[in-house]
Amino acid sequence: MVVVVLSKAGVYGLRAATYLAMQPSDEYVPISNIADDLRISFHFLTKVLQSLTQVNMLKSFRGPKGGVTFARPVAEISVYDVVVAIDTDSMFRECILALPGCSDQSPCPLHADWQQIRKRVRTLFKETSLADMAAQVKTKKLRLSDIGPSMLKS
Amino acid sequence: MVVVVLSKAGVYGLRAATYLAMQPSDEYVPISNIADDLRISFHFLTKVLQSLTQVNMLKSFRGPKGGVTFARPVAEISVYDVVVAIDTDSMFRECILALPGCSDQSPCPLHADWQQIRKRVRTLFKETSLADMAAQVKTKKLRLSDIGPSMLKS
DNA sequence: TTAATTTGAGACCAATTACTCTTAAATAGC
DNA sequence: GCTATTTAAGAGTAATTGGTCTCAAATTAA
Ligand code: FES
Ligand code: FES
Repeated sequence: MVVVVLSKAGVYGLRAATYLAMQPSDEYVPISNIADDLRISFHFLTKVLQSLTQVNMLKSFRGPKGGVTFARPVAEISVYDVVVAIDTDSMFRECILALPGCSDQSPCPLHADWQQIRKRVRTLFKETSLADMAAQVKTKKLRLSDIGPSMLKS
Repeated sequence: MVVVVLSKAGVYGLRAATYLAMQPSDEYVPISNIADDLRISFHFLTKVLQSLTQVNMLKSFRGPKGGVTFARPVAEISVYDVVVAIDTDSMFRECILALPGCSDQSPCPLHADWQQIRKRVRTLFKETSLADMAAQVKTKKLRLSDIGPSMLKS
C-alpha cells in the first residue's frame, strides 16, 4: 500500500501509548497488562513498543516489577512522535500519486490540495499530546479498546 | 495496513483515469498505450481498470482498434468515484484507531478531529473531476508519470 | 543459588497486497 | 475462415506486513 496514515503497528502503538499515559508516571507497567487490557497480542505489542524504547521515548526494565514507562512527561510527547517512531514520516513527505520527488517545484495534479490536508494531519498529530489523549479517555470516557468506554481497569 | 488513503492499485487507477481523460472522448484507447506511457505494468493495470469497467465507469472493446474509454463525460466523474471503485470507501468510514463502530456516538479520542480531516479528503476527491485532473496536467504541465511534466505523447 | 518474571532479539509462519502469466473470448481486416 | 489484436478471467508467484514463538538476558525475591 502506498498512502498510509497508520499501519496496524502504528495503531497498536498509539493505543498502548495512550493507555500507558493514563497510568501513574513513576511505575513500570508490564506490557502483558497493556496487551491484556487493550486486547492486543502481547508478542506483537512487545515488538511495536520496542521501536518506542529504541528512540528513548519509553524506558524499559526487565524482571519482576519490570515493564515500560515513559522516559519524559506525557505532556511533552505528541501523537506525531509515536506514529513517526513506528511508521516513519513517509505519509507527510510522499506524493499521493506515488510519483517520485513530491514538492511544490514538481507537483502532481493533486499536490496543492494534498499538501494542505497532510499538513492538517501533521498539525493534529503534533498538537495532540499523549496527556491530551489520556485526558480525553478519562474525562470524556472515550473508548480505547473494542470493549466500550472505560472497561479498562479504571 | 489499516488507515489507507490510496493503495497502489488506487494510485495506478487514478493516474490511468487522468491520462485517459486527456484523450479524445470518442476513441477507445488500448490499455497497453496507457501502461507504456505511464510506466505501469500492463497486466496489473488491466486488472485495475477492470474494476472501473465493472462499475460502468469505463466501457471496453476487444480486438483490433479496441481498448477502453469512459462511459460518461469525464466532467461528471470524480476522483472519489475512481478511488472508491478500486479501494472501497473504508478510509471514509473507519476509525483511525481501528476500533469497531466509528461514529459520533461511540468516539475514540481522535474521532472529532479525524472526522473533519477525512471529510476534507472526501470533499477534495468528490469535487475534483477527472476533467479537472486532465486540465491541470495539460494547462499547467503537471506531471502524471515519473518522467517529468508532459513527456506524455502530447 | 534457584526459580519466577519480565523485556530483547530474531527466527519463523500467516495473511494480505502487489504483480505476472496463461488461456479464453471478442472483434477487425484480410 | 484465418490471423492478429485486444480485453476478461483467474491461476499463480513475489513482496510486504502482520503476528507467533523460542530462547536469551536481566532482574527480583525466596
Ligand atoms: S502530492 Fe503529488 S507531487 Fe506532491
Ligand atoms: S475515528 Fe475513532 S471512533 Fe471515529
